[in-house]
This record gives sequence, C-alpha cells and structure tokens, in this order.
Amino acid sequence: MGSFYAPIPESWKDHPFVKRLSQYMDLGSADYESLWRVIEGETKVEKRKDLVVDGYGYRKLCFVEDGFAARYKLLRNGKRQIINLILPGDVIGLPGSFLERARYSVIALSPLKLHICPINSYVQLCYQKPQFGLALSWLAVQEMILGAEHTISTGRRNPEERVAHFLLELYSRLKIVGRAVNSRLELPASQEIISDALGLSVPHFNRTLAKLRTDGLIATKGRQIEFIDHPALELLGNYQPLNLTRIPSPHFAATN
Amino acid sequence: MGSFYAPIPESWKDHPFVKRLSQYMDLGSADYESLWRVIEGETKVEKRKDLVVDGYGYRKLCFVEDGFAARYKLLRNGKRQIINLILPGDVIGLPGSFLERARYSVIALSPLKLHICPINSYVQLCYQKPQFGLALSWLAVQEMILGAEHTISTGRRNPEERVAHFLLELYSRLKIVGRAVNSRLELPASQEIISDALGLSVPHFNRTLAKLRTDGLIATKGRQIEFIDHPALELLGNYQPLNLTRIPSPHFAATN
DNA sequence: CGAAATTTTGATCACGTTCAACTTCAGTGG
DNA sequence: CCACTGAAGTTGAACGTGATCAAAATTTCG
Repeated sequence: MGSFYAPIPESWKDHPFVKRLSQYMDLGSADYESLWRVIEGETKVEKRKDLVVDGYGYRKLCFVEDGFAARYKLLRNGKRQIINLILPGDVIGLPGSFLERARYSVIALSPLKLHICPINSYVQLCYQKPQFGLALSWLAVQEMILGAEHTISTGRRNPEERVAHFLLELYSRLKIVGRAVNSRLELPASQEIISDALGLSVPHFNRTLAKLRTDGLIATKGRQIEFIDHPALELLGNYQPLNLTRIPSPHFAATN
Repeated sequence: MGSFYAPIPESWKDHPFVKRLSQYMDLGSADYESLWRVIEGETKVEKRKDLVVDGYGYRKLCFVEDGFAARYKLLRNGKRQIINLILPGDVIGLPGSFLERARYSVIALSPLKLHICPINSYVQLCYQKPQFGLALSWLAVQEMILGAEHTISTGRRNPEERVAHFLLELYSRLKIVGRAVNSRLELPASQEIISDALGLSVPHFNRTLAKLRTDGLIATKGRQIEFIDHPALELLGNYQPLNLTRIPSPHFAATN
C-alpha cells in the first residue's frame, strides 16, 4: 500500500475522506493516485482504545474510513471536555501532528477503520501538489468553525438550544458521509460522552432530550433520533449549515 | 504597494504578522518579498466599527499591524459570544474567506492598522510557493487549538479557572508580539467584552477577578494586570503553552 | 441468564445570573 | 478649570438553573 507499483483499490474513491475532499476540490485521477501513494497502511482500532494520548508525540494523519471517535481533554479538576466527535471522513492527528506533543487525547467510541499517512509524507505531497496544502487549510478551517460553534454552545446557549444545535450539526455531518438520512440519525456515543461534549451533566442532558421529545421536536428510540419539527429545531438551536467555498484549482493560478 | 516595482519598506519584516510567521517557518528574503507583493493595501479602521459582518461575503485576509478586535456571534436569544480576541499579528478573514458568507462578525476594539491581501492573491501565492499554503494550515490549526481551549473553558472550567486560563493565554499571545512583558499585561477590552468571551455575566467576571486579587494571584490597576503568583495561576487554569512545530522547509521535500 | 453499563427519575442545594443601585473614571463643553 | 455626561467598573440581594448525589429502571453484552 502506497508503494509505487501497488494498484489503487477501487474502493479508494469511495473512502469517506476522499469523498469529502472531492466536495471541496477538483480531484483528477492523478490526484486520487497521489493521495493513495501517501498512505502508509491501514489499521483497525478497537473500541475504547486511546489512539492519541495527551502529552505524547503523534506525527501522522489518519483518515477515518469507518467508526467513531472523540477528541477530549482531562482536566486537573477531574472533569472531562469532549472537544469534538470524530466521524467517518474526518482526520485524526490534527492538531496533534502540528504539535511537539499532543494536547488532547483521542479515544475510539466504536471499532475504527483508518488509513494512515505519515505527516511528513503529506507535507512532501503539499510541496509537489500545492492544492493539498490548501486542502489541509480547508480541513483545519472547517474544524475551526466547528470549534467556534462549540464555544458558542457551551458559552451562550442554554441546554435546550445546545442540544438542538448539537443534533442538527451531527445530522448534517453524518449525512454528508452517508451515515444519516431522512431526518434520522443514531447517536454515535453514550449520553455520558455527549454530556461531556455539551458541558452538561448526564441527568440534565437526559432531561433536556426528554423535553425536546415532549415538546414534539424530536422522537427517540434508544439512540435513534428522528427530527419531527426540523424548522423549529433550527430556530431553537440557531443552526446555520456550513457553507464552505470550493478550493480554487491549480488552473486558477495561471488564469486568474 | 504590492506593485512590481514598489520597494519593500524596511518596516515589513517588523510587522507582527511577519514576525509571527517567521517563528514557524524559514523566511528568505525572496519570501518576505513574495508576501509583500500580495498585499493590496494598507488601511485603518476606527474603534467600534465592524469590519466583517455576519451574513455578508468577505474575501480577503487582513494582517493586523496594530490594535485589537473581536470576532463574535450575536444569537437570536439576544446573547453574544465573543469567539476570540484578535491581536496584532493575527489574521482577520479566517474563516470568513473560506465561506460563501461570513458566519461571524469582527468588531474593532481599538483603532486598527491592517494590511490587506485579497484571498485570491494568497491562493495564487500558495500555488507558486507551497510553503505559504502550509503556513495557512499552521495558522488555521493554531486558531483551532485556541478554539478548543475556549470550548474547554466555557464547558468544564469554573469561573476562577476560566479567568486564570484566559489571562495566561492572553499574556502569552501578547508577549509574542511584544505587547506584554514581565508578567504584566493590559486587558485589550472592557469587562463586558471579556465576560462575553468567557461566557460569564459582567458582575461575576468582576467578582472573580476580585477573588484572584484577594487570593494574591494577581494585582490589578484599571486594566493593568500583573501576575503575582504565576505558577499558582497556571495550576489553577490548567494552562499549557502552545508548542507548535515549525513548518518543514521546501528543501525538506527533496532531502527527506 | 447474570453482571455491568447505560438511561431515567427524583430531591436537594450551590453557583452564577439577573436586576438594581452606586462609584469611579474619561471625555467634553461651558 | 470645573461641571456635566455617559461609559465602565463595583457591590449587593434574590432568584432560578443546572449540578450533584442517589436510586431505580432498562438495555447491552459476556
């Protein structure tokens, strides 16, 4: 894999990360190949295992093919903040690869399937094909926006608004990679994890979910959530979909 | 300015943004020049003016030479969250330039001096010199980390921890661009703004500052803050300095 | 089927908000 | 130069939200 003569598997262009990238940039067959060549290997991680550990170096990018994970920080006061949920198509190792030592940990919430790319290989690719450097910026900016929304939620949205916003954002992200359809989604984690993401206590998150249910905004069955009144939810959560521009293609450099 | 024959002013390499970049990458004189060529103009913005407006397009990067600003979001529930403080050396227009329409506004907290670079010019530069694409990723990752810490603060730090962390982070950022020394800094904004950044009410932020003062951790005189017990503050706020790696230089692509 | 993890419900209490008044300070015009 | 004005900072009292702790109910998994 990644070796010069290895054939590119058919499944590569269906990889959720590749699909996500192709939404934001023009990927020619040479680009698919370049990206493939930079993959060092494939791996599986079992549920509950930490793949990135706070305080230790981590110098690779992992493209999530399947499964869920969470980036989190344990504080000295004993509390935990989930910084974000990592879904298929997401990258693990950002921001870790840019730091001497990781500041956050990443734990698998389910069995994970990943493709591994050493950060150095990716940087080399950026020097050969600058659009991949721009792609990295785009990914980082996307994370930056999710982070900002997360700050807004924990800072100035009450629990109801917070949960509504969380569900809508999660749904949108899952839908892009084909893990949700039709106003239905499945929570990829326990309420304990989600509470730590939202900065709420478990009982209060549970009650808030129940309130949204009795108010007729959602329906729940176990971890299955269905949006009953999507517009009302968007209003409540002040939700705005992500509207990233596309990455200008190389031709742009010459023609513009 | 930016025109082919215009000389590069001496002051350019002292620009706080350039100085900040040079911390993370090797900048040869050709690079200083490339960066200068991409600047379209210089401008001043008066205090209280919004330079980026939520909902409107914004397709440029502004490098802050002097002054302070804040990126914020106004919610339908009437509350405001300051997403981050923008200091000399920071970039305005990230993430705005990557979005069809900006999601956040940016307001000047003091008179601002900026250098303007159209986003398209910067993208062209990235295709000519890929290290600038990587630099953009580095900047975005840095914002992403600040955003994550902000989420942790509003989500799982109590007001005392939150304020301690805020002061330390602000001090560190100001120090890098020579706006703070010797465990002393000046708050770049009113308590109302800072409260909205920390997700606290003004009275409670005020009381928390007072508590840190009476506990002997800081001293205050107007907006001047002095750290009396720096280690204790770092412990309280669970503060960890940013430890970004340097951007691999172009040679790296060939030699590694 | 039994044990453990997760979800749900309940009761109490503290933390931080809210609202209001008062103080201090900076800027401005008389 | 001082009086006036409005903004910013400070303090106080009361209230409400959401945390905490505990226990029960339910689901998941070995």
